[in-house]
Amino acid sequence: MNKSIAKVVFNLGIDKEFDYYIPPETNLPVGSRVWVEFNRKKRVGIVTEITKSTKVKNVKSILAALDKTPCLDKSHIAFARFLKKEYPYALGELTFMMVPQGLRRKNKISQDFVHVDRLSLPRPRIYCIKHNHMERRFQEYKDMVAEALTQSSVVVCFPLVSYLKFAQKLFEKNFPEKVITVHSYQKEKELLANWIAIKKGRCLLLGTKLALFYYPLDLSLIIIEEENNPYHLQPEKPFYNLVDIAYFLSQCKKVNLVLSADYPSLKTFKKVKEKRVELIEPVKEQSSIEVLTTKSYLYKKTSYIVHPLLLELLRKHLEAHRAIVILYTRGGSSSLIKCVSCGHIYLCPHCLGFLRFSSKEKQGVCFRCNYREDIPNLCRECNSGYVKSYGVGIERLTAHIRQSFPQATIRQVDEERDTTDIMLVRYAFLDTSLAPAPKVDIGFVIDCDAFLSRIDFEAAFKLYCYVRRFASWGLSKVYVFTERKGNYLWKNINKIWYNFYERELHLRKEAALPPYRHLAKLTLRGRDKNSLFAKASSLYNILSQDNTLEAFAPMAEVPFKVRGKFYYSIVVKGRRRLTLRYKIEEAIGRFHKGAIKIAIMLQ
DNA sequence: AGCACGCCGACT
DNA sequence: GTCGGCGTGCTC
Repeated sequence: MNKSIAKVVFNLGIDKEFDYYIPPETNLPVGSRVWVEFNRKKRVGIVTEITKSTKVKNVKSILAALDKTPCLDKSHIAFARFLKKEYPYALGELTFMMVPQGLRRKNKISQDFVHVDRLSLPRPRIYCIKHNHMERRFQEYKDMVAEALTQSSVVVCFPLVSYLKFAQKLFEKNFPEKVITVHSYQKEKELLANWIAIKKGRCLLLGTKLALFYYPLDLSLIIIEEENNPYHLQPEKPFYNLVDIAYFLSQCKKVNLVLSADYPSLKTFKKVKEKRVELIEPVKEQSSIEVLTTKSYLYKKTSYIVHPLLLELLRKHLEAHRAIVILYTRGGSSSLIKCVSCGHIYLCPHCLGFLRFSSKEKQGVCFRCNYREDIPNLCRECNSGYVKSYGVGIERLTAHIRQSFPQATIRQVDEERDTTDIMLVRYAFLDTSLAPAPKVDIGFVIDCDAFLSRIDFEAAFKLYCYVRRFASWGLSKVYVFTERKGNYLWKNINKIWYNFYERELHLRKEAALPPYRHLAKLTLRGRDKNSLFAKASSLYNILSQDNTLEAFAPMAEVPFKVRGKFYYSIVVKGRRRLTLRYKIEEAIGRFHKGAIKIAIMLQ
């Protein structure tokens, strides 16, 4: 037997390479797509290795080669193997992430894929560029891009398609004829054509997450715009954070990396302190914006919907014709609907979240899945009490402020963008620094205590970024209503940014939290609520036995129920990423899964 | 992962 | 009898 053997992977969650004979006189280098029979079905596979012998008995032959030249290079496979060490995913899944949808099905490509390599760089350099405005950050890395493009390629990743569209104009003006954009809203054909164009090299590739996986071989610079943006997280399987992938690619291929942000992540800040990342801060941030902490906006205590002090300040600034903006957490109209007598809370039957009362439709609405139902006046559970809606959402707050100032124009920002006397904005509006800054002068942050009391160790850090970003809209004054004036967040809010970062980092170290520890979340899914919880508890017990890790008891996920299945999560904390991963996999291996499914998210 | 096969309890 | 849920084993 002197036939050549190809090891082949599939776009499946089996972490195994399968041996197939290479038909005589066929050239099939590593990275080629092949058409093979697998488990009584024909599928597309990708060659990951060529060997001479195999221990497997019933080796089948490859039915056909699908590429004229291999669609991936051996260095792409090497990167997939690199990622396999870091993530609990199959080599096949990771390999197929580098290939567009159009090449995952049987589709013969007679096109030559040109892979232009580049000279190897010395140790890659990592930069963090900090400035409030994307255009200014662009000025800072423009020359690096220009230099890289003279003989290689650059990839720039954006958190959202809208962000990409905005930035595209800027890049096209400066680098015409080099720009290729890719994002998941593109049609399959268009994406495939772009993917082929990328492989020719010498390009400026702009895109969302997937762009990084489509990198050309001659890549010499990676830029992540808004590296601290939550949209860089892939929230479904395969879970990953794009910034981590960028680090791995930078290491694996020796490519320079730029992390660009208005407020960098703590992880990046820590690396700056350790001198592993070079900080570029073109303009020292002006902290001239006055953030005033004003006592108490606790509606429960005072039973005011709009605090009298807020009303007074609004009146004062309206009289002075200042444009006002109010930052508020809760969306919708109310938080929940409850019976005054029996205490029954009306829940969404699909996801078990609270129903909120919509005053427009006079119905209970689930803000997650949009389920709606009529709410009776008399509670349908006890048939005696009245139902009442509790909590103040932004709609209800807007209505109440309108009542107090009938002559003023008052709008929620997602309605229209016309000039208004008072504007109300949700925190989520500030998730990207690209949010068009409205012309406003005086700002109010009125619900921050509720935000701070979330079960989220990042709440303070997130709130800091929100408030600073809010202030950077050019507000001359920001009033913060809080009961916790002494909180380190408010003590540092007007100081230079790294004072807060240093403090936060110190507290994270004390509390053994990221970025000093790694977290993993195991999500268990099952049909039966009780047996799922029993399984989750038993997995938790296995994990707790290991005293090098710290496991947290199972918690119901939000939403608890999706399409008839329930979800529980266990969080595990460890010092080293790979040890944590290995121990979790070992625990799951020892545990009797039964009918439940487990997803692992490693941070 | 996806699929077949076999076991077992429930219900026309 | 036969339908369907679930546990197990296998894929070159």
